[in-house]
Amino acid sequence: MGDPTPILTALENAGFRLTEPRRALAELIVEQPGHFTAAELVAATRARRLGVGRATVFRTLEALERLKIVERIDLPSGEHAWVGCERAHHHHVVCSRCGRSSEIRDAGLLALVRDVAERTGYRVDDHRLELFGLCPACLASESGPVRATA
Amino acid sequence: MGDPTPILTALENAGFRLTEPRRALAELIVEQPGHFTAAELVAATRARRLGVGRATVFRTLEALERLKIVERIDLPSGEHAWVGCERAHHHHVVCSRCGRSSEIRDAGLLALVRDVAERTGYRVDDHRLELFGLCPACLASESGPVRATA
DNA sequence: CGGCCTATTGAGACAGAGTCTCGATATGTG
DNA sequence: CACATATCGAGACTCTGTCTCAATAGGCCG
Repeated sequence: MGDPTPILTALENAGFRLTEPRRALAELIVEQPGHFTAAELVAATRARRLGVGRATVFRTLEALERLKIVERIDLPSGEHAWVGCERAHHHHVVCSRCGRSSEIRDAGLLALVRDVAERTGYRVDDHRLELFGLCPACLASESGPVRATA
Repeated sequence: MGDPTPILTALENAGFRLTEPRRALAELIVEQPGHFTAAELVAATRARRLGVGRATVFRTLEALERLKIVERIDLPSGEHAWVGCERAHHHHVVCSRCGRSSEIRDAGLLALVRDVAERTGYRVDDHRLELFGLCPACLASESGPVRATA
């Protein structure tokens, strides 16, 4: 489905060693269609009998987050999840049903941030924007039975 | 500093009983200058020797969230925190230093959401926006020693 | 005012996330 | 090939949040 090579290259360039557990995790991550939790990754390594410890999964995710290969998002449920992503600053729309996510560019958000800064007097250093809803596919398969989510 | 009465009234109107623990928590909450974590609330009840159990704190926060008296936000650190808020839909700018927060109205966010929906084909049902930075006060007290945060 | 029904409580067990330590091991370099 | 060390796995540990259950207190009704 995906190619783990870019992840491994990025790790190597950043001075990390290319170890067996990291290769395994890179492959699992590119296979994820949407967002995934740390627990899911751990379960995946167990299912394939790769001997990857829980701590290693967390450590690797942390490294990948620092390299901006993966981004942590907060689901409405309160869970923490991760999505693979490109290296630019951006945000995600996450499908509440299938978990798939799409990146979105800063469509006007920058202006909004500036506006808020002006009106409140805050110096805004960081922001977090996440959108939730239904992706086109899930939307289509739902066409008949309409169900309001928000 | 704040008046807990509106909270209590809202609880009562929603059919909740006005119990001693709830009164105590309402007071503590209106005293919070900015966001606060569940753990901090628990610590506060202990500090004042109010006999409020941990479970009760969580249960009360949950009830208040449903009544939109309080809103849960996700700090960049990954912690969950809460802020008291008015009843309209809105977002917050949170000061990374003192924790104070200001509400912001949906300045252009709605348009942004619509734009994203159009471009990605998603039906966007829910969103979450949080801004982090320094409030005017902390900004002023920092004027000398400049420190980049992001 | 007193009693009753039941929502609510506190204590503590429990489940899960994430961190940390430590001795063992694998990696890339020289 | 050998070495210095980054990384590993196991498991202890901490912290958050949930749940159960017997005890209690709130508020309504007579």
